[in-house]
Amino acid sequence: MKQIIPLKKLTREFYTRPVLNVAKDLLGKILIKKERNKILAGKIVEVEAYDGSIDEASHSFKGKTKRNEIMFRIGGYFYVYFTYGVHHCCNVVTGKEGHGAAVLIRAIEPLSGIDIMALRRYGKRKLTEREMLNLTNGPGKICQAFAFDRTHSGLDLTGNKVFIVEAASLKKSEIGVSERIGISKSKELPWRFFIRENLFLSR
DNA sequence: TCTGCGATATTC
DNA sequence: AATATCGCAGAC
Repeated sequence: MKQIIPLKKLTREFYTRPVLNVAKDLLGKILIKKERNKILAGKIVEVEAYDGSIDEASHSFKGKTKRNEIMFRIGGYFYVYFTYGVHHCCNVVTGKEGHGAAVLIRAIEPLSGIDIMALRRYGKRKLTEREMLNLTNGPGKICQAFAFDRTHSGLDLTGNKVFIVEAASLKKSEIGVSERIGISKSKELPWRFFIRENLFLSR
């Protein structure tokens, strides 16, 4: 593929900022996973921030455990957890070392490797329009399509296996804000961010 | 189009 | 006992 703008990987400095800034700035960026001979890529269109220092819904609120230890690392690590006995969810760790915060990636617009994602999600290559829109529009769906599981937890996003690259930045008017989805504690915090009008949002 | 429910690992 | 989810079944 010919590139006009070079793919610029997000740096440690990007990730070590406060979680709310990182969450908003991740919108529009491209998540990439390199596999044996395939590249999976998609535009991040919906995220949620979790900050253990003040946020009861965060895994890190009550301190370090075996599961959430990654969240307390310096920003720029990948945190993947298993939930409901069924699904994986993937997160981007943010902030300084010792601060337990991360951004949950909730929805992605598929760009590359769509045939692989289709196979993993539906067991076939040809999808209906509805299936196409449901390919990666939720945290569990992203992990199924990209085949993320706990073996990917702790990967360094400044490395070469899984990483995020720059893209044209969004206008403020393009970003929507709401309460987070599927939680019961700290519900009132408006920490969900999404690209308005995007077809691949989770709801 | 919507609502309710089951699956079931991990943590507290 | 609760959960940062999803897809299916059944009602309408």
